[in-house]
Amino acid sequence: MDKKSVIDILEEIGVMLELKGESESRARAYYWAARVISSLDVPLETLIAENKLKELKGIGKALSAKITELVTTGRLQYHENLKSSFPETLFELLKIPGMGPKRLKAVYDTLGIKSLGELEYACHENRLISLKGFGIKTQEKILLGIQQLKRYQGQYLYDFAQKEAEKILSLIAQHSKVIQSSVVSSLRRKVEVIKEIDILASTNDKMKVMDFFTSLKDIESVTVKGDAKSNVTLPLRYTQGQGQALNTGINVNLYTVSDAQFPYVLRYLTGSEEHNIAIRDRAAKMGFEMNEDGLFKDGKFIECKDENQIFHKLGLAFIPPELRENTGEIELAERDALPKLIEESDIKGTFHVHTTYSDGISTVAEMAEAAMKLGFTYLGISDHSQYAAYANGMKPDAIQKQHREIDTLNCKFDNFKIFKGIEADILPDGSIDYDDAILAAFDFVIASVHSKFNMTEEEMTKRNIKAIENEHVTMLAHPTGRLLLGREGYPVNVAKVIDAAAANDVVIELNANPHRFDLDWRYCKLAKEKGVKISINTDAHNLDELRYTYMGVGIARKGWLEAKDVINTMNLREVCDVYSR
DNA sequence: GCCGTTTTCGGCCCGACTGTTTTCAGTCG
Repeated sequence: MDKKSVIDILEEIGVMLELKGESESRARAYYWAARVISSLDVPLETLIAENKLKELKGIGKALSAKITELVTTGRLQYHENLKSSFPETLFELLKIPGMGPKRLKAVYDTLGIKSLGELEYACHENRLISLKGFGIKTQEKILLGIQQLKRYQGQYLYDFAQKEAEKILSLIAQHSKVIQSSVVSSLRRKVEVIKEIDILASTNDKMKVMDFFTSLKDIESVTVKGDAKSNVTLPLRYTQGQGQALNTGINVNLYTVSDAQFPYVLRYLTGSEEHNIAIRDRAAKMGFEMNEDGLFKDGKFIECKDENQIFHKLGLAFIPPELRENTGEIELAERDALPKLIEESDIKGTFHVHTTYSDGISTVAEMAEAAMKLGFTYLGISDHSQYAAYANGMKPDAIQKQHREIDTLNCKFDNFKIFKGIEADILPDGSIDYDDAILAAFDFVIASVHSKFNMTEEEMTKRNIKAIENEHVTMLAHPTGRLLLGREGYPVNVAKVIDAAAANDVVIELNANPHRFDLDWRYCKLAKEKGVKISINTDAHNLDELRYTYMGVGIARKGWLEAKDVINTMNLREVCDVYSR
């Protein structure tokens, strides 16, 4: 059993113990154990094999036995027994912001509420306010939270959808009857939130391919099976965003066409709808007829062997899928003036990485090694600052220790450098955590908001601008604080923030964590026009998350960014010139 | 359930914010 599932189960046991009215400390022991495990960087299997689980602080005899049972057998009898005494739907209520174990117990025990639907109804009937500790505002907040969850229903984070799609596409592509295949629609356009996975394949034997697709091992159910289109649902997996309480597994559509049709349908299914309408209008004005089956003039089929030729026939340069949103790409393609979008191979390094000095689970050295493996020539470490106590923010002595460690490591490297950075909190009044002397010791300073999200747009904009105007600040991180499918961003005037960044020569981060993708791609073009540089930052808290850099490149492309707009494309010497102190 | 002793039982937990209270409970990052 994987680590994430172990963590989920331990936390669920904690909640169930609280619901049962067991001692809070006992429940807390399970929460704590979950935290300890989440911060491990050795596999649980190793610890178990070496009988070292009990050495972890907070894991004693009982928890050690339970975790061992979980990891080795994939289940835990104690957990299953507990779980069978509660309605299955009860736990989805915990996904509501502001709803924790205590309030869950109150609505379950007193009102007998066991699902989101029942809770929503009870809110409408004003039944929550009768509960001790509940009032009008809490009830309103819960109702709002339920509505938000419903809005997020049926949506999936890009990272998750992309991984699922890749697995299926690789199987389809290997099938002997498949000639060409591709992911299409929003996933191909690299939209940040995905509703369905659509895959297109060309073949001379549609039914054979559909038989194969609908009988794949890892699918939950088959909804539709035809020779041109089939739809299956994948099993629900537990690796998704926090706002997905109501979700089932994601749907996958497979479309099959003849090989001659492939480029036309590839273009058509890639969309977007707005882009397709504009393209079709253009085709019509040029005397073409354009539909899913192909491109026609006077009823005659115009042969194109790929998408490039289709665009060419319409007097356009090839438009990369990411740009097909009808936001000016067609006009520029007509003048062959589309931007030369940034490529994954342009990336030389990344910034905004956490380590064990704050809330990361890997050491500075491990992170650097992982970055080198990706071919990076530099890495900007930026742990949390002291104000972020929840994230173990660094006190001044920790900073000194980290800097000494980085200096020692840097001496050992040839063509690689670790830059000393900090993710410093922007305090509610817009000032930056730490005094000037401490801030001056870093190569770069990332400023970000992690507290007091409930300001007005005007206050929050002012707060961010004041931070940008601080002479020590190099870049602004996750400008809206949004968590996709989890939390709306705080209100802030992004255009004004971009103006301030331009005026103060401050870089804006494109946070490449798929939960964030913040700066939103819709603002990247504006930042570029204003001359603001973008940094693709992973916000990695472990080794694996460094790969988010490449997802960030996808979003940067969607935001029209070129290599010269992104500071991660600078080589080591250039970064040294700009940032090293 | 874990830990650590003044060693077999009592305390355990960071701090801000919100909403409910009228001094604090619950949630969250």
